[in-house]
Amino acid sequence: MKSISEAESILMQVLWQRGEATAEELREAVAERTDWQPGTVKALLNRLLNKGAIRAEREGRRFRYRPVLEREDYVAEQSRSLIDRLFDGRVAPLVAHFSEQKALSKSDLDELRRLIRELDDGE
Amino acid sequence: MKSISEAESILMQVLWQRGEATAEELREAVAERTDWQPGTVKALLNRLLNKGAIRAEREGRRFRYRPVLEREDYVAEQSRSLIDRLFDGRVAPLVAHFSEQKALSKSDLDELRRLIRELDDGE
DNA sequence: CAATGCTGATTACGCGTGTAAACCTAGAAT
DNA sequence: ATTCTAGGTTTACACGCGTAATCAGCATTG
Repeated sequence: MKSISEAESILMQVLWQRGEATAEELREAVAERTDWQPGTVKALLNRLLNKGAIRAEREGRRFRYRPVLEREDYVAEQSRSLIDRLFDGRVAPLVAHFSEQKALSKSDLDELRRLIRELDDGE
Repeated sequence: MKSISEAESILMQVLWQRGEATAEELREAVAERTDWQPGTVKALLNRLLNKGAIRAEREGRRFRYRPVLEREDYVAEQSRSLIDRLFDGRVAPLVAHFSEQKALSKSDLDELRRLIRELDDGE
């Protein structure tokens, strides 16, 4: 299960979001972000197939694609990688970074508070 | 100022850490992680020079390299990019992710608490 | 001064990526 | 059955990356 590329991950996002899609649906879904031609989407899908990240099942004359790689796993690997590379493996410095940058929204703060409270008493 | 690659960023880490270094010092500094030949390091340094991420000043027969790109900026861009790509631009879900993963260390938690308290009353 | 040897610059090379044109094939339409 | 066509598959190509061999300039030394 080789690592998936930037362009490929855009398609994965859509697949994770809606569970499944045809090539054309995918193309439409990313149309505003990318202007990919149909062939481009197909090629990317094939690479994802080869990497084992998705599977395809025939449906009449076309295919329906579904994720095999779990979003959770991908997210975990990407997050871990960034945190390790830039923040010495610890989460807090990243939050601190955003805090200094004043890039924490009100709802972010609310949720962080909630999370911490949860962790403090629960479990 | 094009984006810097994975291998290049390893050299940047060292430069940010010590402020400056020669090619050979860099090679030693990353020796255990990479086994790069001297030529490899030189080539990477040249790419960084072309990208404007570092500068070099002659020092006798060799060069001394310093970062031009600020670590802060790099970190900000990378973090922002990940958060946007995977967590819809918000920080809390990332922390939640690590929390679910039980990947928050004791000191992470302590610091998060401290950060939140700080934001709550201070400023 | 010529030979030797650092150190940086240039060139190379295979591989993944982004993007797409060209090609192929099983159904649909006639 | 023959042709048309909506998909999918193969091939292509330029570019960046990881890695390094090779080339070139200049300083040290015999």
